[in-house]
Amino acid sequence: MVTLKHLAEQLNVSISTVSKALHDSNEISPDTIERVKALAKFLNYKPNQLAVSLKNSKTNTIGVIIPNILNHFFAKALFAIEQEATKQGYNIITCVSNEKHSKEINSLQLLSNGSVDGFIMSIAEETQVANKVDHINAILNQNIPIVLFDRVSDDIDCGKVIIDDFGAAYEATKYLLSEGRKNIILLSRIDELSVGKLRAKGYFKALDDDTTYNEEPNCITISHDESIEERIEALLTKNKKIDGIVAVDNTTGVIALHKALKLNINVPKDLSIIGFSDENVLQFTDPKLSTVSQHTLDIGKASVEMLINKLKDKSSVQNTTKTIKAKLILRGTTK
Amino acid sequence: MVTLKHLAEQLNVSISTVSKALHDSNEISPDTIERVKALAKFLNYKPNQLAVSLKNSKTNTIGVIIPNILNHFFAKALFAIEQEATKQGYNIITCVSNEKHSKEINSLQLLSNGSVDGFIMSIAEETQVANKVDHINAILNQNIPIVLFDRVSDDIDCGKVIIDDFGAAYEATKYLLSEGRKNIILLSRIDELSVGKLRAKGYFKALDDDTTYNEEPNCITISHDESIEERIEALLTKNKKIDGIVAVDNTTGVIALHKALKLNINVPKDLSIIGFSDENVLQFTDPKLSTVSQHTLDIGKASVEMLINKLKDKSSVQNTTKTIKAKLILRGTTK
DNA sequence: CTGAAAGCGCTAACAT
DNA sequence: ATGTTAGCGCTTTCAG
Repeated sequence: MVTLKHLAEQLNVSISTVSKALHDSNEISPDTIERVKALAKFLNYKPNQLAVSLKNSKTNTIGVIIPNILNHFFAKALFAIEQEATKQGYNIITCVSNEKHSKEINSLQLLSNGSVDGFIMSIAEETQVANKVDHINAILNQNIPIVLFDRVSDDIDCGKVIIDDFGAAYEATKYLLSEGRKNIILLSRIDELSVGKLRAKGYFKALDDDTTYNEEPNCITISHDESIEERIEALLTKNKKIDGIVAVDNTTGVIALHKALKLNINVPKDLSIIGFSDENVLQFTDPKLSTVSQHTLDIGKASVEMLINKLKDKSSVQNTTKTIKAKLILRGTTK
Repeated sequence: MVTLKHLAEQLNVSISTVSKALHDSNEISPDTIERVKALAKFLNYKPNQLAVSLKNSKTNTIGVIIPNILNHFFAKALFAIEQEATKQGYNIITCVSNEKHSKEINSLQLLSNGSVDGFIMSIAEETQVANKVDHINAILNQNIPIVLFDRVSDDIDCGKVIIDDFGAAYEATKYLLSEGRKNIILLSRIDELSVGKLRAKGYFKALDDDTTYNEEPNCITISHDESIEERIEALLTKNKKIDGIVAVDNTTGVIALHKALKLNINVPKDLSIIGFSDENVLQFTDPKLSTVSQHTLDIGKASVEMLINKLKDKSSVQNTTKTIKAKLILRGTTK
């Protein structure tokens, strides 16, 4: 590895002269600057980032901790985070918590020792269910900024980027009501997550606000050890009155669609479905699933922006919560 | 941030004593070791990784460069890489090339300056199509190890982890032949990638080896600016004789299945489909897609193992190519 | 058993 | 305009 020392020796100048020359310092003569730069280029000199970081107490690296990279939402968020971070001259170190509280603690510990300037994270399911957030607050107390996205907690005082989960589910439900649906169920595999709870609330509120709607709200929650497919197939087989589905997680909407098609239910004539899957590979179905688009790219981008803002001016930047507007995208499974 | 210096001052010993004590050096008295450790724990001391890395010229970090994280195969590989790396005490820094040659060069440059000990990567489409691999060889010449997985190049001399693409496609095609299929087409959106070429070869060879097969091989390649869905729908509509499909990329198999169902083609009675999609969310279809499983987790794991081996003993470890066996998983779209 | 000192590669305040 | 020096936090050799 080529170092400043090498260059200095070759050129018979001091290390600091080389350093200054490479930074275009006006303390150095144009002539020297040129010579230094020429040699640096020739030898393909690149400053050792470790040394720079150590010296400056700044790594230009963001730690990203996501619960599950096989979940398309998080993969997409990571994509956006990586893209925006790169654009702003930051690297990312990625850790996957795998929804485990302990892994989240480890990652946070591991990276908070000078490896990163701050964190962008979405909290693990275990963490959220138990609402054990001491480990996160400990990092904040060390004055390392964190931005939470999507899955957040009221017990953590930091920057947050979320979507309007309540409003999005409210709008989705209202849309089905406006189609004249009389038997709208909610499907959720994320009952225990903050976003799941909020979306359920939106659904309840929408039904509640509609004075002409007579049915009881029907909230189908599916646990992790259940077969989603069997459960949904049974549901649609038994309860023929269902004419609207609001699926508030990643996959149940698509599965419901597949099962409806299999059971020869006419979608969207006799059954409307709205999912939360975002536009992705899942949508090679025919008809295509209508969804609430979560603007995942915007979420990632906004998270990076918020964190970098904080990094640039730690003291004065207030902790804010940014809400990214979700949007109903009507495709083939709604009228 | 708590440093060795802090601990030393508090305890009225030297910095080196503290350092040695924390490493259980037998130069230090048990008593001192205990006192040091107690205080370290109390103050939640964590060694600054940057300083350790700088000192040791070793970062315990692996740079991972993947072409596209929204591709489920790469997301899964990344998952496995992260998991195995963590297990072995390594962090990963992730960059996404987005299939761009220039971005790949940037990432490599950026991280090769002391930030990582080595790389695991799958090369970008642009890089592979043009076979411009100088940037990668430049890194290897700096004595920074690289392990390539899935998409590799003969012009790069380094560790490689691949699947037996030729054999896998050969077996898949042979299976359809054994079902008695008489009109088997190949579907590919990755015609220009090394893996795509090998899989196509396997398909050709299998047909060629079967003396009773009379049709010409029919290799449908779909370019990036085409609508895959329209193309496949048109294909299945026009050519009713097709009774077998080998889809050698991530998505065309699933799309073919959807279109076949839409067109009321009986799968697998009148048409068999084998994809390369790996078991994933795509398979909420009914029937489920039969696929060639690429053992993606094994690929990721093997890549990490190979790289760490090389890191541990740079000089003596030979560059090998490890082939992970692919496996035909028969589900619902084959007889 | 403990400590002083050098050095990883870099930056920057402070000479000259 | 250039050089000297100190120091970021750590490890490690060498002296005591």
